[in-house]
Amino acid sequence: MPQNSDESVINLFQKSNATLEDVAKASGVSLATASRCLNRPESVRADKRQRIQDAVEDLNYVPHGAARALASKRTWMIGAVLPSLDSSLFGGALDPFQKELAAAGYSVLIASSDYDPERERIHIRNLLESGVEALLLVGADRDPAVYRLIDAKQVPYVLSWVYEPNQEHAYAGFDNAGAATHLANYLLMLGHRRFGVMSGFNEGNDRAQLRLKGVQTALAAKSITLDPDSVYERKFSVEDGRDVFRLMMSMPEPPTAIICGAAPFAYGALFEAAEMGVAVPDEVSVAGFDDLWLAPHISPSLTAVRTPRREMGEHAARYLVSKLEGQRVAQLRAFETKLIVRNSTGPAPMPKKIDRPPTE
Amino acid sequence: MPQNSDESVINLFQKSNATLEDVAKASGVSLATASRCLNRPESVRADKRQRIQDAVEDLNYVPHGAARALASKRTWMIGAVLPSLDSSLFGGALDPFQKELAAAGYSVLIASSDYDPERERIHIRNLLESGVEALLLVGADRDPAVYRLIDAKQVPYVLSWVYEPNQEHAYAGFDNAGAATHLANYLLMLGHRRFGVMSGFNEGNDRAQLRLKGVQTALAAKSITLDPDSVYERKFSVEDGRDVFRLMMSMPEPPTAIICGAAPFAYGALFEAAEMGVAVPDEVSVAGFDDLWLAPHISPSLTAVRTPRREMGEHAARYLVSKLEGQRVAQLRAFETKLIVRNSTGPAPMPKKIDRPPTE
DNA sequence: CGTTTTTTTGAAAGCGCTTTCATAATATCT
DNA sequence: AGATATTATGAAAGCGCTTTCAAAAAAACG
Repeated sequence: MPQNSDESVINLFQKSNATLEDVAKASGVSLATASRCLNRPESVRADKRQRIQDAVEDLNYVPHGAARALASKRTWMIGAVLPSLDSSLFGGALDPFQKELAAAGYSVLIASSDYDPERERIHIRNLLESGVEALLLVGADRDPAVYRLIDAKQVPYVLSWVYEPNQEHAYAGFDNAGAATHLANYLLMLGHRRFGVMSGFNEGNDRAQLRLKGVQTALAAKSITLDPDSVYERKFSVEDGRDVFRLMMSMPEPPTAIICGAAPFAYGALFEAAEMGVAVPDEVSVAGFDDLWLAPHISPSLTAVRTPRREMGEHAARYLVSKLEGQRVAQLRAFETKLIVRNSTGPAPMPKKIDRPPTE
Repeated sequence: MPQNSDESVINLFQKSNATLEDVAKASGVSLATASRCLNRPESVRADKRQRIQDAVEDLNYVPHGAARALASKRTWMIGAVLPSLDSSLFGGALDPFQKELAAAGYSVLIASSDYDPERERIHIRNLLESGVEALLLVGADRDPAVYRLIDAKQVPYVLSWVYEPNQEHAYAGFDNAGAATHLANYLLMLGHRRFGVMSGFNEGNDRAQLRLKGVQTALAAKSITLDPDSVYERKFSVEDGRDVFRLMMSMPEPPTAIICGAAPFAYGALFEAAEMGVAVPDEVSVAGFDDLWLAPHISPSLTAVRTPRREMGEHAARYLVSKLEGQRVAQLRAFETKLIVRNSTGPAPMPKKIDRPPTE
């Protein structure tokens, strides 16, 4: 390895491999004092402080994170593993999460699990090895061994996107089932009795499970059972939303209301309806989850449950920070969802008597 | 700190503060051998390897990243600072970037700059302190001091979203100006002569600058100058797209074609057009950048330049990995953009003779 | 079998920083 | 001014790992 030891080389282009020891030497203090100067400047006398800071500048010194972490037992890193990075769905929580943490001096290590529990496990493990001091996860449903691993490392974590009133975990989420029930009740109130549900794949996705369950709860209260044939599990995509909408509408007795467990389904349904010439909401109502930016602009505008992405990200960050700083942490509550009623939902259509014998 | 030193405690709930030395002791080998066993298992004899691996399991051993990094001079971390994490725009590149890197054993530290150069600088510096081995950035236009800092640390980096044929930086991007020129030429070919442009804020955003320049180039070739009044700089949002569309259409001589420097503008324009009853493309054509998922579904479907987000993310990752592994790295080329023509653009409308004296 | 070559191993020296603990310097008080 | 209380400093001991280097063990050889 070629080593340029020409002392007169101009600073600007100097490799900055200076260590704190170099800084100490250059400013004529001990290593300990130099270290102190970086961490608690007020604890070192003004004249030396100046000399040290000058040396830092001169030598282009950049602290060595790993060394610092090893000695201080603080990495100032927090991990987040999300199902996907690609949509604005989780990004909407990640962005404030990161900002809040950055403000407190933490960096965030991310990974996307692609909705795959095994991949998530591996990422969590890697993050733990990297020394993250805390974790943000999505959902609660995972192999107990994963929680054991995290607990063994004594790493605080918060589960987003879900909420359960038990104290086993820290949640920064919302009540998926409740929100779904609320949405279904709204549709029931409009007179709907035949429902279709588009759900995400349930495996390893408790949010999807809970939403489905929430719908069933509401319907059960009216003694309506949800025919398994009218529940479709698909991966989240607009195309799947379109396909399923078409399938549903070609059933002998199509639903009068379609509940979409995620935004892409709802948009897909709306696009397909437009293309098929199905009137929304006159012939069929469509409602969804995740009130993304498009919802108010699309035509008809989409009735949807607003999920508190920003709140989850922010509060998760604050919770973890105060936990790490050893402050008393407020127990996290469920964040509120809100049903935003727009134009894609309306009263159930009158049964078409024309198609069938009037007596029946 | 209460310390449970009961040796008979069940493993499952044991804190895993075991160090490699503990593992070594438990399996009756030296620290060195234990270390080797983790890093190059084949270099240690099978029987000992088994004993060591068992001890790792038993003790719930998790390597200490910082210590490893300090000793080996490898952090296996790569940093990315993006203008925003919240949209699927940068997420669309980040996701494949992260996946590609994870496959090669790297973790990614992210930060969002919020389009603020100063904040970006700070994040870059923090990432460098954290010991990232490489960096992904967006755009090329930044204070030379930032590049000096990165170079001083000898950290390879790649600039995404832009491309310049010079060799000063590594690019994983595309030709913004060229794509804009292409788009403008297409509209010129359709007979358009009066243009409106919606641009992102140019400050610190070379992508926006280049796109604007690209449009101007195309128009200049036809001796059309772009009236400064018909260029609007806004932050990226659907609402701004709506506002600007309204402004443009209320000009005495509204443009017949509107070029949107980013997706939200175009959608905003389309929504507003629908609301105002302005026919697209009959009265005005609208074309945009960033062919996001919505483009084909919206009505009218959006003519847009597809930006190679996935390619950028993937190739940036591959480039950095091979650079770090010391392999010969292929010089990155510009990735292709593609103009996807849909229904939001059409021939320039005939001048309305009715409104004005026919002689003029 | 004794030798030479090859493969495995362990002792020990760091990696670059923080932090304790004792000492030196300075400030505060009779 | 001398005694005492504060504050600023430096020496040195790690933090948990990797990696060299030399020695030990095993394999291959004549």
